[in-house]
Amino acid sequence: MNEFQRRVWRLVMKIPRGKVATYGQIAVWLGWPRRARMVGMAMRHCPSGVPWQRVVNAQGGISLRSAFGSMLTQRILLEQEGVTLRRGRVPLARYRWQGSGKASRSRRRQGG
DNA sequence: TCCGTGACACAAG
DNA sequence: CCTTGTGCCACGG
Repeated sequence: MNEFQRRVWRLVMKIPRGKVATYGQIAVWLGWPRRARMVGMAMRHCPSGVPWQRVVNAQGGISLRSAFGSMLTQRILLEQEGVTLRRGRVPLARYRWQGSGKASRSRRRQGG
Protein backbone atom coordinates (compact mmCIF):
# COMPACT_ATOMS: atom_id res chain seq x y z
CA MET A 1 0.00 0.00 0.00
CA ASN A 2 0.96 3.65 -0.31
CA GLU A 3 2.95 5.34 2.37
CA PHE A 4 0.21 7.91 2.49
CA GLN A 5 -2.50 5.43 3.30
CA ARG A 6 -0.43 3.70 5.93
CA ARG A 7 0.16 7.02 7.63
CA VAL A 8 -3.53 7.80 7.50
CA TRP A 9 -4.44 4.51 9.12
CA ARG A 10 -1.88 4.92 11.84
CA LEU A 11 -3.14 8.36 12.69
CA VAL A 12 -6.77 7.31 12.64
CA MET A 13 -5.94 4.54 15.08
CA LYS A 14 -4.75 7.22 17.48
CA ILE A 15 -8.11 8.94 17.60
CA PRO A 16 -9.41 8.24 21.10
CA ARG A 17 -12.76 6.62 21.70
CA GLY A 18 -15.52 9.20 21.90
CA LYS A 19 -13.70 11.66 19.66
CA VAL A 20 -13.75 12.34 15.93
CA ALA A 21 -11.49 13.94 13.34
CA THR A 22 -12.20 15.36 9.91
CA TYR A 23 -10.71 14.26 6.61
CA GLY A 24 -9.10 17.62 6.10
CA GLN A 25 -7.74 17.64 9.62
CA ILE A 26 -6.00 14.32 9.08
CA ALA A 27 -4.61 15.45 5.74
CA VAL A 28 -3.17 18.58 7.34
CA TRP A 29 -1.63 16.70 10.24
CA LEU A 30 0.11 14.34 7.85
CA GLY A 31 1.52 17.25 5.91
CA TRP A 32 -0.71 16.98 2.83
CA PRO A 33 -3.26 19.77 3.33
CA ARG A 34 -4.68 19.17 -0.15
CA ARG A 35 -5.36 15.51 0.18
CA ALA A 36 -8.57 15.36 2.16
CA ARG A 37 -10.05 13.30 -0.64
CA MET A 38 -7.19 10.85 -0.50
CA VAL A 39 -7.90 10.38 3.17
CA GLY A 40 -11.35 9.33 2.12
CA MET A 41 -9.82 6.84 -0.29
CA ALA A 42 -7.68 5.45 2.50
CA MET A 43 -10.79 5.01 4.63
CA ARG A 44 -12.45 3.15 1.80
CA HIS A 45 -9.68 0.56 1.88
CA CYS A 46 -8.93 0.66 5.56
CA PRO A 47 -8.03 -2.67 7.17
CA SER A 48 -9.79 -4.04 10.22
CA GLY A 49 -8.68 -2.42 13.43
CA VAL A 50 -8.91 1.09 12.07
CA PRO A 51 -11.69 3.09 13.75
CA TRP A 52 -12.90 4.57 10.47
CA GLN A 53 -16.16 5.65 12.06
CA ARG A 54 -14.29 8.42 13.88
CA VAL A 55 -13.56 10.22 10.63
CA VAL A 56 -16.21 12.63 9.38
CA ASN A 57 -16.32 15.56 6.98
CA ALA A 58 -15.70 19.21 7.82
CA GLN A 59 -19.33 19.71 8.78
CA GLY A 60 -19.32 16.77 11.13
CA GLY A 61 -21.49 14.88 8.68
CA ILE A 62 -21.19 11.33 7.46
CA SER A 63 -19.98 11.29 3.89
CA LEU A 64 -21.06 7.76 3.15
CA ARG A 65 -23.74 6.63 0.74
CA SER A 66 -26.38 4.06 1.43
CA ALA A 67 -24.69 2.03 -1.31
CA PHE A 68 -21.94 1.27 1.12
CA GLY A 69 -24.53 0.30 3.67
CA SER A 70 -22.40 2.06 6.22
CA MET A 71 -24.08 5.41 6.69
CA LEU A 72 -26.20 3.99 9.46
CA THR A 73 -23.41 1.77 10.70
CA GLN A 74 -21.11 4.70 11.27
CA ARG A 75 -23.71 6.57 13.26
CA ILE A 76 -24.43 3.54 15.40
CA LEU A 77 -20.75 2.92 16.08
CA LEU A 78 -20.28 6.55 17.07
CA GLU A 79 -23.27 6.51 19.37
CA GLN A 80 -21.88 3.39 21.01
CA GLU A 81 -18.76 5.37 21.78
CA GLY A 82 -20.76 8.18 23.28
CA VAL A 83 -20.74 10.48 20.28
CA THR A 84 -24.27 11.76 19.76
CA LEU A 85 -25.29 13.42 16.53
CA ARG A 86 -27.30 16.62 16.38
CA ARG A 87 -29.41 17.22 13.32
CA GLY A 88 -27.50 14.56 11.45
CA ARG A 89 -24.10 15.96 12.30
CA VAL A 90 -21.46 15.46 14.95
CA PRO A 91 -21.02 18.66 17.01
CA LEU A 92 -17.35 19.15 16.21
CA ALA A 93 -17.00 21.86 18.83
CA ARG A 94 -17.55 19.15 21.41
CA TYR A 95 -16.20 15.95 19.89
CA ARG A 96 -13.39 17.02 17.60
CA TRP A 97 -10.10 15.42 18.50
CA GLN A 98 -7.43 18.05 18.97
CA GLY A 99 -4.76 15.56 18.06
CA SER A 100 -1.41 16.15 19.63
CA GLY A 101 -2.47 19.71 20.20
CA LYS A 102 -0.16 20.95 17.50
CA ALA A 103 -1.39 22.36 14.22
CA SER A 104 -4.99 21.52 14.95
CA ARG A 105 -5.69 25.18 15.51
CA SER A 106 -4.82 26.49 12.06
CA ARG A 107 -7.29 24.73 9.87
CA ARG A 108 -8.17 27.62 7.63
CA ARG A 109 -6.56 27.57 4.25
CA GLN A 110 -7.14 29.16 0.91
CA GLY A 111 -9.72 28.24 -1.59
CA GLY A 112 -9.32 24.63 -0.93
C1' DT B 1 -3.68 10.05 -22.98
C1' DC B 2 -8.17 12.04 -22.05
C1' DC B 3 -12.23 12.09 -19.23
C1' DG B 4 -15.50 11.23 -15.51
C1' DT B 5 -15.95 10.23 -10.79
C1' DG B 6 -15.24 10.40 -5.82
C1' DA B 7 -16.07 8.23 2.23
C1' DC B 8 -13.27 16.26 0.77
C1' DA B 9 -12.82 21.44 1.71
C1' DC B 10 -13.63 26.16 1.27
C1' DA B 11 -15.46 30.70 -0.64
C1' DA B 12 -19.37 33.25 -2.59
C1' DG B 13 -23.93 34.19 -3.78
C1' DC C 1 -30.55 26.27 4.36
C1' DC C 2 -29.27 25.87 -0.66
C1' DT C 3 -26.18 25.69 -5.16
C1' DT C 4 -21.78 26.93 -7.94
C1' DG C 5 -17.14 27.18 -8.76
C1' DT C 6 -12.39 25.95 -7.75
C1' DG C 7 -8.51 23.14 -5.99
C1' DC C 8 -6.86 18.67 -5.25
C1' DC C 9 -5.32 13.84 -6.89
C1' DA C 10 -5.99 8.69 -7.34
C1' DC C 11 -8.51 5.24 -10.29
C1' DG C 12 -10.78 3.07 -13.93
C1' DG C 13 -12.70 2.98 -18.62
